[in-house]
Amino acid sequence: MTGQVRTVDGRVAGRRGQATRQKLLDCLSEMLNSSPYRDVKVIDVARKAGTSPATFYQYFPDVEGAVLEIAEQMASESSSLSEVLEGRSWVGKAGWQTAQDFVDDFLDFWKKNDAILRVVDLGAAEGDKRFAKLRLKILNSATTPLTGSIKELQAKGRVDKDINPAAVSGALVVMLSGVTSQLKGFQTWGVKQADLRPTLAQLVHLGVTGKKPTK
Amino acid sequence: MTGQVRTVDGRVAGRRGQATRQKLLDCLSEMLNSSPYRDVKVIDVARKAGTSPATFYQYFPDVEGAVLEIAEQMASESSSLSEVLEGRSWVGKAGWQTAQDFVDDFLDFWKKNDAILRVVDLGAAEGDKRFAKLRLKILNSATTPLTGSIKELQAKGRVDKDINPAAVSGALVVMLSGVTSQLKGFQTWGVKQADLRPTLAQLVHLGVTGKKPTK
DNA sequence: ACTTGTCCTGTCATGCTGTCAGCTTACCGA
DNA sequence: TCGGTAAGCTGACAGCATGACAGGACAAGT
Repeated sequence: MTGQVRTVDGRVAGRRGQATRQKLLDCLSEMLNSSPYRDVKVIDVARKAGTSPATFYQYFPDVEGAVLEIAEQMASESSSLSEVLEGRSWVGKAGWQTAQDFVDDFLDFWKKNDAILRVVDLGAAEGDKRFAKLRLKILNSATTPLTGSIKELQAKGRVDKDINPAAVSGALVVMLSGVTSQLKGFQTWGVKQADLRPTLAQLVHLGVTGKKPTK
Repeated sequence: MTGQVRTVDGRVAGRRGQATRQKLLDCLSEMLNSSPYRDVKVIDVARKAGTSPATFYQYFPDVEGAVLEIAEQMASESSSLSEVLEGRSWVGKAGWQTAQDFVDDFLDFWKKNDAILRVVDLGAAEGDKRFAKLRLKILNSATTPLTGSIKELQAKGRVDKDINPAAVSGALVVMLSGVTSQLKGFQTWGVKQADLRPTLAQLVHLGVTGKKPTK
């Protein structure tokens, strides 16, 4: 299904080839964690992987191409985000717990993949469709079930009909992702980590149900 | 106060020098709007400004340094954001209007300075303190008065004591900025621009007051 | 015209990019 | 066991960006 892994010049990658390819991706991943995206050079990645730039170009067209690859691997892991909300209630104390769990899962995922997501965000914001698509895929794992929850509540008459479920859940998810990538900023505002999660859960609950949670 | 504008090698820039310096900044600004940050090269900026790379390096240490300069100019314009909330009410219909105006102003500002803010965000997220400080300065124009509003409401007993005003306003502002830089994503979710603003205003109102607005 | 200090650019050493030809290595069938 | 074939890697190279410097052009005052 996945099609065979191929080199830039069309060869089929074997076991050894896939290993070096993966090593390059891992090294790139590390570099993104430690240095600014703008300063990540092919030659550094290659050196770190104990190989030569020419080898890098055998597997990827450029740095961007390799980043896309990493991001794709990550995107397939993001589906776990959608499971948290399955069959969960948004009413009463259970609702408050749902909001908290959702926020926790999302924040953990985002923090873990911090560096790549930063680059994906940038690419998407700059109008690159491949990055935008990928970003969407990731965010969808969160927004789709959220939107579903809101629609359900609307159907039961618990939420006003005039609100747009997709817009609300999109905004909430963007909020969570934004907060994660700028955690340090919040520290400067004197906001402690411990205060942040409940605050976000509160906002999510408010956004979804339109009501303050019962704690 | 601002100190004289100086070249990298310490000379004082005269009238002509400041003009070319500004021209370089303008051209860089344009380039950021049209091409990915990673691909912006000194040589292109210089060419576009009708000068040579050497001239660029006379005024700025590197591309990043020049971006910081642009961002600083923008940051001083951001103070206008704090004026919208002065003396505004968060109660009843007036409150709904306040939320809408706030969202409108913020979105307009963010959209206007889209490209630079993207880079500032990236720099801050990557841990560069200069960018983080700048970003804070800009966001503070929005969060400070928002936080103030929430504190006032708390003092009047209209908002629960156990919420953290700084955390809430920070999260809301991050939400607004995130939504703006990813507008295209929302279109893909089938959310129209016209739906987005009221949705965001609603969320801001909910976050600040804990109650649904009376429209 | 001369001096002074600002302003700009030609030039150069250095380093990264991206491509190619060609060498080495692993696998497989006879 | 022995080629044959395709995968895998790299040295070499041309092209371009970087960043530093020295020196020439220019404007303004004397």
